[in-house]
Amino acid sequence: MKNDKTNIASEQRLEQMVGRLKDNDHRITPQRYAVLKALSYSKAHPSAESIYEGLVAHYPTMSLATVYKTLTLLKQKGEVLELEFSELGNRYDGNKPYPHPHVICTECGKIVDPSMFALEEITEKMMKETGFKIESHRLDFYGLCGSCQKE
Amino acid sequence: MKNDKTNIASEQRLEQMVGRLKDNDHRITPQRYAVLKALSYSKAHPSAESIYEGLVAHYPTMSLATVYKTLTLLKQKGEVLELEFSELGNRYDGNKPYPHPHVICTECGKIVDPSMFALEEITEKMMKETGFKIESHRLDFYGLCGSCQKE
DNA sequence: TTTCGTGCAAAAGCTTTGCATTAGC
DNA sequence: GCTAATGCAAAGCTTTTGCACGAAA
Repeated sequence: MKNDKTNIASEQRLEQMVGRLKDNDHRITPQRYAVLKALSYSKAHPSAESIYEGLVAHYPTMSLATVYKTLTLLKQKGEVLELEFSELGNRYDGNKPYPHPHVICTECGKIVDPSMFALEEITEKMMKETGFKIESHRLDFYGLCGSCQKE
Repeated sequence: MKNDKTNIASEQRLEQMVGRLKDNDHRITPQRYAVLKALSYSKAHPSAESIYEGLVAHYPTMSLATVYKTLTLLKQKGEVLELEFSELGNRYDGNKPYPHPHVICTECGKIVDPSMFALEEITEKMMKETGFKIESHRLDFYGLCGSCQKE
């Protein structure tokens, strides 16, 4: 725990997620609460596996399937952002479950959230801010194409 | 084949890839040539599976493993861009093997290359240009973090 | 002729699913 | 008590790999 500001924000995010699940008549089990807590307190954009690894010591009954099922539920509710990677494995952000830029280390898989926002110039700023040596980027827009909108 | 301009560009891209592989002492087999041709002529950002499906009729000896091995080779040479998706499956762009924005249909998986480039304003332009109803985006920067640069 | 490439089949990861058991509410 | 959630194990997918055979240069 780095400081009070971090804890307060994480705690608030946790309670927000708990409240939203309760409002939708979902049960708050110890396992589910533990996953929510891991997601709201972590800034590392953890994988399902690493969430499981971090919890199984304290919650011996925890299973990887439960982590995945909780993540699926949170995705449906829009309470977690899934970053798809085939090589690195999918990563999850429960703090900011909305699209935002990421800076990703292609060697260790570290994922950092930069604080600002252009593109050619942005890359330069990203490097300064994060200390990364940026070599590539990915900019995707998701939505429905013309024909799919009609269906 | 839509028009001459398209064919000429695709043909040039094909010959470029062939030349670069030859220059690196890689053999041009019928199977490999077929994959290169599929990649250079396709604007659909095909999956490995769809490349295979499109070729197996004409090249009965073609295997999915060969498609994957060719894609791996091209990735190493920087001759194809891999778009990672866990849900949709990975997609490949052999025409523009460098980072560029994509507009992706979350329903049918169609991937389109928009012609221009900002972000809040860009989203609006993307929608007008492509006819997509854009609901989300993804902007990632890839590179080495501080500690990995030192190693 | 000498490697390199192919392709089958098996393996490897990650994620999902079926189902009996457990436990929120 | 009613249902939803858990968790084991099995299945599912995409991608990779081992290895013997075949073919490019």
